[in-house]
Amino acid sequence: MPKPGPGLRLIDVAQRAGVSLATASRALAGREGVSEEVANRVRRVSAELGYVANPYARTLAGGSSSTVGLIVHQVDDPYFSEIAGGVIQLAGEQGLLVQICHSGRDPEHELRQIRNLIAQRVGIIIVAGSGYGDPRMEAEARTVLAGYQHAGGRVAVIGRHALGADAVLPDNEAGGRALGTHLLDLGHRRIALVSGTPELNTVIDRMAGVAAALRSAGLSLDDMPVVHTDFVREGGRIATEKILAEHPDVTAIIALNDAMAMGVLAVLRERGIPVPERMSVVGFDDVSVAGDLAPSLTTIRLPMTDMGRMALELALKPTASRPRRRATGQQLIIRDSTGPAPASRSTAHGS
Amino acid sequence: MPKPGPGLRLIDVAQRAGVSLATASRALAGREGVSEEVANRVRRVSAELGYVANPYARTLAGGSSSTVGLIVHQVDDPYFSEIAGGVIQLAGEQGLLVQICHSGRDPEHELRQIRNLIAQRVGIIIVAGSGYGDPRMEAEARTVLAGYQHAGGRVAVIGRHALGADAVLPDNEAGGRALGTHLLDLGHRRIALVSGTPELNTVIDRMAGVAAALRSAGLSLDDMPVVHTDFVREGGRIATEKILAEHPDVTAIIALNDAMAMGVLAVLRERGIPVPERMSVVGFDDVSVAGDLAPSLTTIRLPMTDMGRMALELALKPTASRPRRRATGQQLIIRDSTGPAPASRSTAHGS
DNA sequence: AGCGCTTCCGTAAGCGCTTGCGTACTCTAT
DNA sequence: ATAGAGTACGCAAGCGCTTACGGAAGCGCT
Repeated sequence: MPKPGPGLRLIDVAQRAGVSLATASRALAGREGVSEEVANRVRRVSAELGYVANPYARTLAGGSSSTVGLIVHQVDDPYFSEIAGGVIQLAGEQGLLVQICHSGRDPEHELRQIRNLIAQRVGIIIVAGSGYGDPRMEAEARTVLAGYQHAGGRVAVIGRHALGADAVLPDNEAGGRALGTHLLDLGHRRIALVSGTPELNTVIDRMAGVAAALRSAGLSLDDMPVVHTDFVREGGRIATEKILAEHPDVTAIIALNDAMAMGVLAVLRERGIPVPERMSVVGFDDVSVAGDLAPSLTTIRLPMTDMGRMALELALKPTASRPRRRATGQQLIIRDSTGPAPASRSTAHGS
Repeated sequence: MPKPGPGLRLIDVAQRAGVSLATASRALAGREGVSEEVANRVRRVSAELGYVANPYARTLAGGSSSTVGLIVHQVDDPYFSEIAGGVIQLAGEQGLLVQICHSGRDPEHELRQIRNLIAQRVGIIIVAGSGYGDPRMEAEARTVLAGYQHAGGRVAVIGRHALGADAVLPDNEAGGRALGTHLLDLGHRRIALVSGTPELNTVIDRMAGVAAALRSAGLSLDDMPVVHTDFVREGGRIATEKILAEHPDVTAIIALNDAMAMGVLAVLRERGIPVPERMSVVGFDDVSVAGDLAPSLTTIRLPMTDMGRMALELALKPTASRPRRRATGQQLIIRDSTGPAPASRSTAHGS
């Protein structure tokens, strides 16, 4: 295994500074019991020599590990890559290392990754991505994480509650409501919902927001076509084909994330259905390409990068007596994929 | 710091299997000097107990570290996130952990990250992303990595040569040539190049390909407008505005990566310039959204995910006597952003 | 001067693992 | 049988660090 360039050890620093190993360790760790003078000398020598502690030795000996484990569904999903970007950014500033694992949207695999991270003795675990419906899995994850936290580990989650940890919560419901309201304001009355699997909390929350908006307009989600498929681009495609086939009267489609919206737009384009003239489409997340799609996508902006930073910030603070929650806010970004409902046979007449 | 749930140590496994610590270690490491029978027993017990070695202890004791350090310019750039996805995927299969750092396209910062990774004693370092023009930095990086490899570290790079390590090389030149040829075949003769900073090797190589294509048609890159800006979306915007202002006769734009192409398309859309009727646009990389843009983008497909996997594969093999190189291949993906050159005043008449 | 107290620092015991070396045993060749 | 070689395993020495613990000063107090 690689040794550091000069093979520099703490004891070298100690000797050079004329102190014992223990004193050097204390000085660099900033612990008390060392006079300012000596501490400064050690720090100076350490810096001169370019000493970097061996994290393996340090952690093994009981110092806490300075690496943070980040679990995402999939890094090459823009939603997660932006979150990861935020985490890595802040971690870099703090001199922490980030270990990334995929959960692949599989609760069992996610649990395995969490266990793995714990076994690897990372000091902080950040779990990004929606929770799952399966209560057994969630409970199990909760237990494992509780044990970890009890042993001194810090954890923060993004976009899921009920894990007994500090959480960054995107405002899914408000976003859903904003989306629904926007379409209603444009006169749409037959609105289809392209949804991910109802196993995901995120999906539930966003749907709830949409439902609330419909309710305030005297409508109900129960009367609208709702298609549950995979929470990814391909799911959006499949759902759209189904909607087109079974509900020709629909004038707007709400996709519960941008990835699905991209699938929706793709099918619409292939079929030559003009957006937004014949069909309005909205997404959710505002991934960075949303503005470059064909047509540019009306969606809910979530500050993904900040969410990553916030999560790590939370984890960096000492544990609170009870889990903290941080809402992220959201913002409706209106672009070209939405427009007034086309004049149609039944209810709507435009606003 | 967090202790593992059951605080399970190798010695527990050893006792349970009725062997010594040393034997257990050897059995699990698959080293010889242990009978098949005993080895199997140890492995079985270990699995039953759910034992996971403490990587800190393991590494400290001289076993090589099982974490791989991955340096990318920026994870929330689709090019890199897809590469990272590949690395993480394979790493997961191999039971390795991946640490990601940003270099932020800054050679100095990249060097710092490399040093950091080495100090952290990762066993493998993968550097993704183009090399830089600055020979001093490259030499320095080369030296540092050489020392690391000499000490037993493994390194693989993606998309850069001259770092004295195994390399995965996207076929930038062939891709550039394919792009150029494609546009020439469509009858374009006034072709602008939207390029990243010439500091990046990737930029140089892709340009060389384009130049070669032009040469075979009796043209020269020297006669074409070439704008060097940042190798990102915004750079594409800036370059396009400049080209539009200064070279109104251009009928096609080659952006040297998809991110820039997105910026190009954005400006064209804002100006109401129809693509491909009045202006053809091509990109490079084929990031996953390329097909969903407005219009869908003709580009060169690079197998980013595979490139990530390949890099890790190379690093996993024992060192070769001299650096290996693996070409990735490339493929021209023709979509809607390119079309025949519009009839114009001077040279071209369509094919 | 002698007592306790605090402050500063060194000694040494591990953290959990790998690995060189030595020992006990088995097998083949003489 | 018996040396020699080979195989299977245990012992114990670290890897570089943190952190009890204890000793040696220095302080104010009676």
